[in-house]
Amino acid sequence: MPKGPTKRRPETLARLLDAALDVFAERSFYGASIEEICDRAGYTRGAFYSNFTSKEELFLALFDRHSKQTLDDLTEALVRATNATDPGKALTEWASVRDPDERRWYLVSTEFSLYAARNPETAARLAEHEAQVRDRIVRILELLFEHIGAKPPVDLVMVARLATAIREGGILQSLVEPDELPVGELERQFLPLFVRAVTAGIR
Amino acid sequence: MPKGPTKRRPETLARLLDAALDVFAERSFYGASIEEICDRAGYTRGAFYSNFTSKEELFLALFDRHSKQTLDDLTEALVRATNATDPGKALTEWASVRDPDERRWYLVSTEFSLYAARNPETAARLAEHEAQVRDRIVRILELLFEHIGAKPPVDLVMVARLATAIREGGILQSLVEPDELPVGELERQFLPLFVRAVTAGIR
DNA sequence: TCCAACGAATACGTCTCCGTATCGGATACG
DNA sequence: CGTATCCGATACGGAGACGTATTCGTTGGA
Repeated sequence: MPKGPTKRRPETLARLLDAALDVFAERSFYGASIEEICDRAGYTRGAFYSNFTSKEELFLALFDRHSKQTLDDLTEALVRATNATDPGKALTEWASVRDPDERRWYLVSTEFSLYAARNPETAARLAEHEAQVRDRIVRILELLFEHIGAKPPVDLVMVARLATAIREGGILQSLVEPDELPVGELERQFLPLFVRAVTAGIR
Repeated sequence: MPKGPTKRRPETLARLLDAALDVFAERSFYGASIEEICDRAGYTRGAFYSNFTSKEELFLALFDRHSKQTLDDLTEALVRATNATDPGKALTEWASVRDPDERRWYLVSTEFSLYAARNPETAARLAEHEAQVRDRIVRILELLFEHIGAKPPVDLVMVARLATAIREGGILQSLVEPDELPVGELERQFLPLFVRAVTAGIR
């Protein structure tokens, strides 16, 4: 008695998640209705309730899917950094090079942070993910210092926090002023500069 | 025929705005009901509809009120910086010193950015405010360089953008992990370091 | 003191969305 | 080929929020 999804289920699930990303990006989480998500996916609410129990659950599932993707990307960047002459570059590239239509995701993920800020349980989940992300970044930074043969003058975890703060803050500005500040521009300009700052007075 | 508020109106308005900040922070913009805001303020919806035409308008009014406050704060920081020996300090302090229970506002303002990202009209309004904020910051930075007698090696407007990005990104992290990362901690640690980085190779 | 204008309360109809309970069709399997 | 299970569709009842139309009380001026 295989309890797992048989055939249609995974497809339905994926299409619901895709539609959810769309609608959440357009209308925000609370503004989105389950009905519109189902419509957009080509189903009725029946499909939704046989796959999820609530909008919250769908939201979490969406986060999980994307967070796996992000970690894979970053792990690959780590591998590349290991073999590269300039590990800092791998970090900068990861931060700045992105699919333009990821804008949808930026909207949703920022809102997910707000959602987490109001839900301790979700916050823990998000915090764990971000810790994993930071871990990759820290390892890249370690490679960087190893490469120039010096001891880090500051806590690398905080540096990683700073890197993601710059990234998230930059994204927020990009969302509001897409013309003045393209996504990734801030990182492109300042992450290298910052890496230099952190390594300054060492070499 | 004085059309302006006579007596009760300003009081009512202020209490509605206060309550709105509360409820928006708790339930998010779309999650908040007009009714709950009115209840919390001690009124019925009648009061609301005689002061606003929609929830959106209330949201904008809330933003305007706080944005005046922010600009005043920052202008004062600018004045202090003008007379101080270390202008960078004024900037860092402005960024890090905040009322702890401003957490409510951080939640709402971040959501306001998301709202603006979806509404070009609102985005323009927000962009203008942020431009004014940046203007103050740029002037502080100019003082900084004047003080050490050097020409800025990078575009100061971008540096100001970076400063607010660090601030906003840091706040976002603080909201999710209030224990690991108190509000303002990131700025406290890194803004000085960054100021040093920007001025490095000059003096 | 009276009255006009204003501001908040009340009452009503509507609409959207939600969740459940039930049904029908497809699919996997013997 | 038949059947049991799974999955999505349909149908229903209900709750909550919205916006308006109207009423009531208060305030400030004549």
